[in-house]
Amino acid sequence: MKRLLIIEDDPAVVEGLKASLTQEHFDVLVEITGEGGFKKAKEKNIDLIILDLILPDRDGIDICRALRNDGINTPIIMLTGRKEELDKVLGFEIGADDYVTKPFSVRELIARIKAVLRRKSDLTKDIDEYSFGGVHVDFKKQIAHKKNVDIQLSTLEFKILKYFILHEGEVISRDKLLDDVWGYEAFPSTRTVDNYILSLRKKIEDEPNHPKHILTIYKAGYKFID
Amino acid sequence: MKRLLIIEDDPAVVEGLKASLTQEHFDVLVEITGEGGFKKAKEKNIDLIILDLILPDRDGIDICRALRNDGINTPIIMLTGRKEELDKVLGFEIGADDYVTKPFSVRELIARIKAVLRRKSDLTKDIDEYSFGGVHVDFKKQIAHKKNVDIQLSTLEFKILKYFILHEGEVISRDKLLDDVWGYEAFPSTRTVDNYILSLRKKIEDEPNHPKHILTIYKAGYKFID
DNA sequence: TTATTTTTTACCGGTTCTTTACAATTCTAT
DNA sequence: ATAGAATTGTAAAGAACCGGTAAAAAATAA
Repeated sequence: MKRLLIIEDDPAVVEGLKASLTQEHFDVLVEITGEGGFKKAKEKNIDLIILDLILPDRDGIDICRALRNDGINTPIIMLTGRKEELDKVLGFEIGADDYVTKPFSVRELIARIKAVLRRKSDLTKDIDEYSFGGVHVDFKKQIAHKKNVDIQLSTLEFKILKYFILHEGEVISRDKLLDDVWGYEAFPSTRTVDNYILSLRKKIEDEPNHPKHILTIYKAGYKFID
Repeated sequence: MKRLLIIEDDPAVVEGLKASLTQEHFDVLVEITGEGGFKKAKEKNIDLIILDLILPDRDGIDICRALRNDGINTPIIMLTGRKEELDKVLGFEIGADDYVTKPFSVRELIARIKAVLRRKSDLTKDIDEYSFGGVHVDFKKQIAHKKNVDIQLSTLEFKILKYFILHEGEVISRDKLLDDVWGYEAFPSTRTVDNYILSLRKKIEDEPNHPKHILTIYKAGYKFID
């Protein structure tokens, strides 16, 4: 399910949008201030931002630029008032992915959200299969082999392994892993992570107590190496 | 080899594209007028059309609409000028599969061509009949047999079974199944899916409580195995 | 209406996940 | 180098959650 962040101060607009988008199977977060929205956009794992141009404390152009400056490439759809406003914005080239002029039909907005997500996701790297050190993993089928012998992984283990592979070479802290794999609604302790590492090592490493792929980085987290 | 049709009047763009796409093992046809392109698209066996929005005689929106009207579902990637032009096009909902804004990198265009072709082929591939483990299903006639004995499936059950067969081996989440089989307008609970699985298993499995074909993937969904 | 299909609901059983406690290791400060 | 503190490895037990299932309710078709 895709998670949307709406940054908009008009309660009427927010309520309508939230209802419709939730119905469309989106997970909807709302912020009514620019500053709050900016923070959420940076902290949380958001798939797309719907950003009002005019906000009481900090305007959309500024937020959009600031996010891009901070390396946040989350797709942004900008809500603008009249046509003139839109023109003004376009002149600046601020890095939004699409623009919708108020008043807009929800149907149109949904179509654009889907279009933008599709465009982005095509270009975002994802993997269906991966091989390393005698291990082959098919994430689409949730099947794994080690030296051509089946190995059993739970769904969560597949997710964790995929996360490590997608971030090969990077040090991943336990908290980061909890945020990105478990999600922000779940709060297991960091020790839960250790147990999954233990389990994964047993299944994919030749010598689980001398791991070659899932390394411990003391006081930091873990690192996956091909 | 996939055959592409480029409808574009700018010779510079055409030459660059043709060279690059030919290198990528595409069979490339070119038309420099809208009318000519429209005819070729209808006559010839084309796998994908790259269509410029602005053409001297007849614009891309019109051609795209006309093709869809005539029942031509060949994938179309639309080339547009600046963002404003793209906005205008997106507002219309004309039936193109993707949009690329000039100036574009050839690399990006190739990525999108491949993405669109892949997407289409997923949806296009279809089956009329299928057999597995003593079960024979005729989707066209909506008839099914198990060991030569009639079994009764509802229309929805046929659809679900077909979806599983078309995605053999893949893990299908309940939400994905709801989206793809039920569609985005209906929102039954995910437990509804379980009940259909229950019902299908009773009809097609030898031991419904030890299924060999429709497997449960805990915390993920279901998987069909022949 | 009646019959059929679809969806919801509720309870049970089982698997996975999470915690916990203790052992082993690594780091730091003497 | 060594002791102590902090961090990580590990296995086992309980908790939480998920899926199986049937029956009732709702929607739809005949």
